[in-house]
Amino acid sequence: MREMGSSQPTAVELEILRILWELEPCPVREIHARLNDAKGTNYSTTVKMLSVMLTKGLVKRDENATPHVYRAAMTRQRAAKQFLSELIEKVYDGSAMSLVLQALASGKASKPEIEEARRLLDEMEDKS
Amino acid sequence: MREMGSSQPTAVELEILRILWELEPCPVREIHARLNDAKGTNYSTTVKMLSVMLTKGLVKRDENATPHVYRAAMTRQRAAKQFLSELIEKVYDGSAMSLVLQALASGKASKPEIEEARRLLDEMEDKS
DNA sequence: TCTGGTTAGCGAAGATCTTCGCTAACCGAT
DNA sequence: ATCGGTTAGCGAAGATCTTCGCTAACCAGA
Repeated sequence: MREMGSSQPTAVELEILRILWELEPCPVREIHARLNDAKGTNYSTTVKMLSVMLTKGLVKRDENATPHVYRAAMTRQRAAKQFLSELIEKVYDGSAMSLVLQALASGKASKPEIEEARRLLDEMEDKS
Repeated sequence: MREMGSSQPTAVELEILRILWELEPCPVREIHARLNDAKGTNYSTTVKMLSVMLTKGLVKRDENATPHVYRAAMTRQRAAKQFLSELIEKVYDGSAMSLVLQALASGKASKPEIEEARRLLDEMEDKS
């Protein structure tokens, strides 16, 4: 059994969400074009996945438009936050910072991004 | 079909890995005690999961010891890095820094951790 | 109106993940 | 040696996820 209203997107679902974050609002045809390019998905499969995701509340659709257009039900930021929380909880036992350190240590970040991070660190230090 | 040697741990598998990261080397009995506390898992299930994970290469075991003892095949850091890479790739389209910023913005980090992060930022800036 | 292409949906099959019943091997104590 | 508890493993059932065949509704152009 599955709890209501809190399902994490599965692999394919996430793939579709990514497409939506880029293209929404977006008809099935375009979503399918992408999926098909990526891995030869049948059109029926795309439609089905969207219907499943609609049931789960992962996407919304406007049925007034023809053809129907879909949108992600949550923003990329929100989804990322959920993933991150899960990652922190599940792997780092709740220590957000050890994750950050690892990400920083992984080494790819541009100068302006580093500046931005530094500014954030300052803010955090003030608050604590 | 599934590729060899690159399988991400599933939910239960991750739960077991976490136990191992804390307790390894560790016999089934202890792993099971934890799982059972957490969600009433049958002993057979624990054994089976370990055997599956052994097949997948997610854990190693020492059969000389009696009872056999298990270890995680990868460190917590390594696993975290994989998850992180996947997260960055799948949700942030490859921008590591936007994830870092979000983690920082989430707000919980101790003073020494912040110092550590600042030092890392300095290093990165030197390199780039 | 008929026809062909597009759009939408159902239900079932195929994968993968998770659980456990049942059996067997093992080992220390009687 | 035998018994009873612990340890190990197989195979199949139950969940969930993913795919697609088939059918129907819709709509624009002949």
